Amino acid sequence: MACRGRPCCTILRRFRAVTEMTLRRRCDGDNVYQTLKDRLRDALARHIAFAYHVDMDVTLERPPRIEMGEAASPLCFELAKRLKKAPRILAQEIANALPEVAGIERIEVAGAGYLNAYFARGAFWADLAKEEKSGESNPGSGTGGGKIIVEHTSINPNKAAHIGHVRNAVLGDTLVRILRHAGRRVQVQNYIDNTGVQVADVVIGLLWMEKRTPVSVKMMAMEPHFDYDCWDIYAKATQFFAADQAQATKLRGETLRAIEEGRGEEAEVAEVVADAIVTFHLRTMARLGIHYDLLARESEILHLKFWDAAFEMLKKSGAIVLATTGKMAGCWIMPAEKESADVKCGEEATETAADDGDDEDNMQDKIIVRSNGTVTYVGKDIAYQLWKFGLLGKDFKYAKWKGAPPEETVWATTSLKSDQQAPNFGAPATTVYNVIDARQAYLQNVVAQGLRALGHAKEAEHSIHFAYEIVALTPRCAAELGYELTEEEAKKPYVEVSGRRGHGVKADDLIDKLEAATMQEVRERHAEMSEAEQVQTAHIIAVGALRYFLLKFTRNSIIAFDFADALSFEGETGPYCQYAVVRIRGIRRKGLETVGAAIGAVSTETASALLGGTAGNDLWELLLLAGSLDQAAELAISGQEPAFVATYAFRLAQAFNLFYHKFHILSEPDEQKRGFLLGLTEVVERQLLTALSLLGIEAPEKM
RNA sequence: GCGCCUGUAGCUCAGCUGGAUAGAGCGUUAGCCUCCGAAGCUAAAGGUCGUGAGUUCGAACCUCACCAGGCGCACCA
Repeated sequence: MACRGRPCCTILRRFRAVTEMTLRRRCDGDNVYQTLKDRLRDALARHIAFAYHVDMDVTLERPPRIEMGEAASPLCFELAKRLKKAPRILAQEIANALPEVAGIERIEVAGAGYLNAYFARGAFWADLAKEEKSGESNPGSGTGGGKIIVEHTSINPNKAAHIGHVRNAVLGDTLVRILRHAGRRVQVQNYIDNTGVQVADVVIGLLWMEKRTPVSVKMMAMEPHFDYDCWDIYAKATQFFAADQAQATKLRGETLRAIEEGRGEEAEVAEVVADAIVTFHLRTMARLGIHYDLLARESEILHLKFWDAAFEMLKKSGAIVLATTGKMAGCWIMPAEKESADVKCGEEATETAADDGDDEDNMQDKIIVRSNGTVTYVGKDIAYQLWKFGLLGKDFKYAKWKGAPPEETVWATTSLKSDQQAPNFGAPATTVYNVIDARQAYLQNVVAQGLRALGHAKEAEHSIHFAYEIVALTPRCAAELGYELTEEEAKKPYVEVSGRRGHGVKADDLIDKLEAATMQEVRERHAEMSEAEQVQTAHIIAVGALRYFLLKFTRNSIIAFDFADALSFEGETGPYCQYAVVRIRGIRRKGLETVGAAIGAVSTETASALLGGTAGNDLWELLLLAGSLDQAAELAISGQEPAFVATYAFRLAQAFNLFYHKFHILSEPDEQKRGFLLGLTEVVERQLLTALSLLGIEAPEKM
């Protein structure tokens, strides 16, 4: 009896975990494909442990062609190595001896030893169609697992949002939608750096360069293009500073300090600017269907002594030290993490050697508190991260944000008195996603290092830098916008936007342009629509085009933005996916008129017959894909890649279009078959709409 | 100098964490609207997966070296 020792216990424990996971998944939605895969994996693992006493991770994949089944495992190759038997023989043994798995029709051996599983197509149909009738969908506010915080957008409140900010917000918002779909409890936060250098620069631009009074700034802030005005002022201010660095340092220092301490005209103007710009940002993002639960403001981190608390913790633990010599003298710094820290054993051997020669200028150390006593962004972010995980022992006060978009409640932190109705934002999170661009990886590491130094290694691990690459411009696009490029820049595949030079595509300009382009198309195609309908339709298509465009790239791909691409509505685009839905709706409208289109109940037998064999492959592939939505969503979460859902939506739309051209649904003479085709169309519509909703994209009735 | 990322079709990108014949969109070429909407569909052409070694039953994917590009290493964020 080999099955007695410790390994076996491990195996059993693992099964229990796997089974529980499978059960949990089974309850939470329309994941037919996922469920079958889990069952198969479970059955194979059990069988192998039982028959061969081997504990193995069972990998499952999609075979290259549908004739080879719906799920396949190459596990026999691995098993063959361990048992020193031929893989094909093992595969045959397993295929013969594996107990029946619900929903799986048969298992065959293929190639050099693959195990190919064939799903019971009729049953798959019945499962998917049944869910449709019950109308059960995933609850938006799941209870599964602990609280998750997604922080995204977090734009400096000193100028209008640009295309790069939109990528951040769209990625974050999509992540939130996918997590919620999967039943996770998610809170959305938008960090407002209202006491930072960028706001200070605009304040200096207004007060010092333009000689404005606080009253005139207040008037200005009420103008509809204040965010655009600030865009220009910021560009001018940075140019001015570049010309006179000494003055810049002095002015910035003074202004920053005044803002932090909340005194004088500087603080007054900073508040006016930041509050107004945040409201502009909220409005811009609302156009794209992006909303927030909480605006976490940096001013409160200071005023409510969050930083002071964190500062004490950091000092006490020795995570930060006061530099007394070198050019960082007078600063509190976090020393660079020693690489050898993760070498667990035998470290003493290396310890004796003198580190290096140039330790006097502590290059790798990160300044947390400047010599003038002000705190850097990293310091404030450490305090903020500690609060997110409930480790600070303090909480914000909360009030409704006055500048929230219409019919929307947005909460914000405040130093004044707290609104009793405010949700419990201070409840500790178990996982935090910080959607921040890839260039800030170093700073995010320093923040994580701070958490670890305070003994919160687990939280540091669950604080995920959801990094993404920048949105740049193609040289052609930059030229179109009238930017002067150096010869070197013109040769590159893309040109980075620059707030300093005032270069960039403003979010609202882009949305306006997209809406104008879609409006023109809608007018041409649908003269019968009312103006309001046309506007609404154009808006939905424009948002679909933009969000899809930003989501189809994986996170670490640099997007070289070009109006030609973003304004394209053909091929792999949002409108393509929306068009598939519109076609389905067209069929339904027409069907109601002509056939009476009673979808009625399609028996499993009928479905099975239509889906079976080579003749049914086309229909089956569409159905299978429609049933794989949650598989795509789970993959997007585990792989931290919202693009997977975008790809899924496109592939489903594509598969539907193929089906649409092959089968004439309404003119199908066989009533049973017509009912089935209509039913299949309904399933596809539901799944496609859900997939698009995860991307924050709606589908219009007509387009 | 140190650290991170990237190199796949003419262009822009996928490639399910090591599996079966490497995919899509755009562009090009040739077709499809008396037929549920052509923002659509069909077909063709297009690849030494940066280079070289290694790991193994099996590599675009893992390891190492090199080549090319990008980003980061501020008392900015």
